[in-house]
Amino acid sequence: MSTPVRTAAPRRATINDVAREAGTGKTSISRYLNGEMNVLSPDLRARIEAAIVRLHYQPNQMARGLKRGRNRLIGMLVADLTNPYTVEVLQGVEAACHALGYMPMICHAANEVEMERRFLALLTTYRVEGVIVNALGVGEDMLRPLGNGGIPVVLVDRSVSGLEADMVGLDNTAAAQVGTRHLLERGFDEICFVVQPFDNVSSRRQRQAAFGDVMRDVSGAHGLTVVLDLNDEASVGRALAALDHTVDAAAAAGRRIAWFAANAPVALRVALHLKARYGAHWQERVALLSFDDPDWAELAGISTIRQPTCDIGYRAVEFLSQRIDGATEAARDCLLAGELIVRASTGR
Amino acid sequence: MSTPVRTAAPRRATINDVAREAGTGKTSISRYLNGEMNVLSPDLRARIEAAIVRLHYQPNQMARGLKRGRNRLIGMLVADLTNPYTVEVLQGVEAACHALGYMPMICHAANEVEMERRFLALLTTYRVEGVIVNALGVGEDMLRPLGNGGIPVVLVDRSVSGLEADMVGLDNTAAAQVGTRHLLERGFDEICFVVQPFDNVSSRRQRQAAFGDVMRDVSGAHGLTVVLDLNDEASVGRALAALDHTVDAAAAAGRRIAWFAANAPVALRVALHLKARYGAHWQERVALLSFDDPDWAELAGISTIRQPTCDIGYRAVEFLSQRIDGATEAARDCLLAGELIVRASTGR
DNA sequence: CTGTTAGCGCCTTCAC
DNA sequence: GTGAAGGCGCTAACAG
Repeated sequence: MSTPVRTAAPRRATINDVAREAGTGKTSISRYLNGEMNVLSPDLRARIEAAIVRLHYQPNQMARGLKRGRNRLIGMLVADLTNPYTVEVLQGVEAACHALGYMPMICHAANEVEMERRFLALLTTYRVEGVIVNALGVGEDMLRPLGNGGIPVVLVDRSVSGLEADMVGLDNTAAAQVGTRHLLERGFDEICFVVQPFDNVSSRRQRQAAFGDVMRDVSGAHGLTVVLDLNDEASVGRALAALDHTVDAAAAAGRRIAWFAANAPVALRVALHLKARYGAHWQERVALLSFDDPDWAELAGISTIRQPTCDIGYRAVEFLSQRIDGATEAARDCLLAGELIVRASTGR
Repeated sequence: MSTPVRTAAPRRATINDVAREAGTGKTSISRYLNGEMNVLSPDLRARIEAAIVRLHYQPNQMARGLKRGRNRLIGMLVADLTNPYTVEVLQGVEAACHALGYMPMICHAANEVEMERRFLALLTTYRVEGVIVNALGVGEDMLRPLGNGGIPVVLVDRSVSGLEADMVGLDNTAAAQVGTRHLLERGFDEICFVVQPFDNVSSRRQRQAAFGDVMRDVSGAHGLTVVLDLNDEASVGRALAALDHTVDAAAAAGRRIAWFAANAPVALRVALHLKARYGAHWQERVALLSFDDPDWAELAGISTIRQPTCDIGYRAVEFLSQRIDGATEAARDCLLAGELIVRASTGR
């Protein structure tokens, strides 16, 4: 038993239809929709209710938004949905939106700066009430127009130089310290920090800096930072060659080396390389630790630093909501603590 | 050097402002916005251009949509963004939307049927022009209102009984046959098909049926289907116990058994269990093959059946677009071919 | 080529 | 308590 996709009358009922059906004016319908029940006689109220049901009426958010100047839409610009971190943050965002009555418009830029620009313009065009940004290439210049247009911005995971906006993310410095010290305690005095280009991404910068600081403070310890751009195969090749060299050198000295990946995509990339080069037992050559805690980390037995992703998303929406409601205090930074999860790769 | 998030005048320029600034009427502005350049004198056109830049004018999509009855918004309802399959389909959807000038509103129901219902209502409320659905619990009853309201629906990965709508997804039967035969060829005559509850999900049903059919046709082969509900730990426990039993029995007979996971989340769950039970070398006990091809499959060396996810998303939008443009032909099913990727788990 | 006039569906004074 | 009238920002006939 199947029925056609669309039937006769695609025209949806409007507030006028309901008013006529209920034998009243549209004002009362509007009042009903906005919950001003105390200003409606029980009788009228019942008639309206019935009319709405009979006509399958659903108010048009767009028209509503046009009139009152707010449409309950917020934009969520993310650089990479492929990164589990992003999806987890999203869950927090969605939960908070649900709780606060917002609808998130999720924009996935797929690591392309041009896309980010396009989406930001698009969001403005749809008059979202606020925007949460976890992007790659957006700078102060792209975000300022929003601010000037009265659209508040909350940054996730990374700040944007020159822009004073609320930010929520991991306490990168503390987390990188914990991770680095963990490796040192496990007896690794030679550690490679593997990170994507970090000049324009504050979180990567902070992680790298904290790693470097800890290593510098420990005598006999030797820290190396290797930059790897996942969007540039040539760069990846060079970085992996440099990394391979560290493995060989360590092996020659009869030691195992530790690599510290600045996020999950990097960890996956280097792990795949190690597996291709050394086979299934690559972990005997390299001890891998990674920021983020993707689901495959447990399967692969890789130690990680888990971020409070869900909280991050939730807090971002809360901040945004406050700004939308007119909060005018100075920009806030909300840094949440990470959690070191020790597995076989660096464990025992 | 940092500056405050919001400055004085949050009021955005409207078409009227631009008209005044350019010394003309709003009609001309509207024409300019809609690209009717051939109907504008070069002079007027230049003035408008200048005014728009000077005022940082950006047309309001909402108002525009309200007037012309279409807002270029399409809804994308997905059950689980945690599943890499979903994200990949999304990429196709986004690409197609970009190409066709639509903006997808992504709704993530996080495997909760109640959420799916809510989002569907919300999308209607925002008057999206069409909806792409890859959900769990939505049935004909939840989708029909959209159709009646003139909002076309395209299904992804699974059909909905009683609803005649375009559908695009994997050719499950062929893919399951290929996978099953691959295992048989590798010498496994005992295979467990592990799948989430499939009564209400057509794709799972088809995969299971094709598996069963192939196994039945081969004498000496023994196929078992184990149902595992990832949202119900008790169910998972029972399923894993049953699965463990197959491993033990096979081991007692000096054989290795094969498990065939109906999707990536299932594969991950059972792999984690195997690792916990048998240690890092669990693959010596069980040969795992899985639908979907998550990025960790390569790392873990697990054979998979990769779906043409990106195409699926792209086609879904194309179908939807045609319906939005008024196509009225009978509902179409678009079944795309999968690709078997042999790795160590079942390889050589 | 250009401007004037109605609304799209809804909310919001302001009277009754 | 209730309704009529005006307008949010924009488009789409009509006239000129």
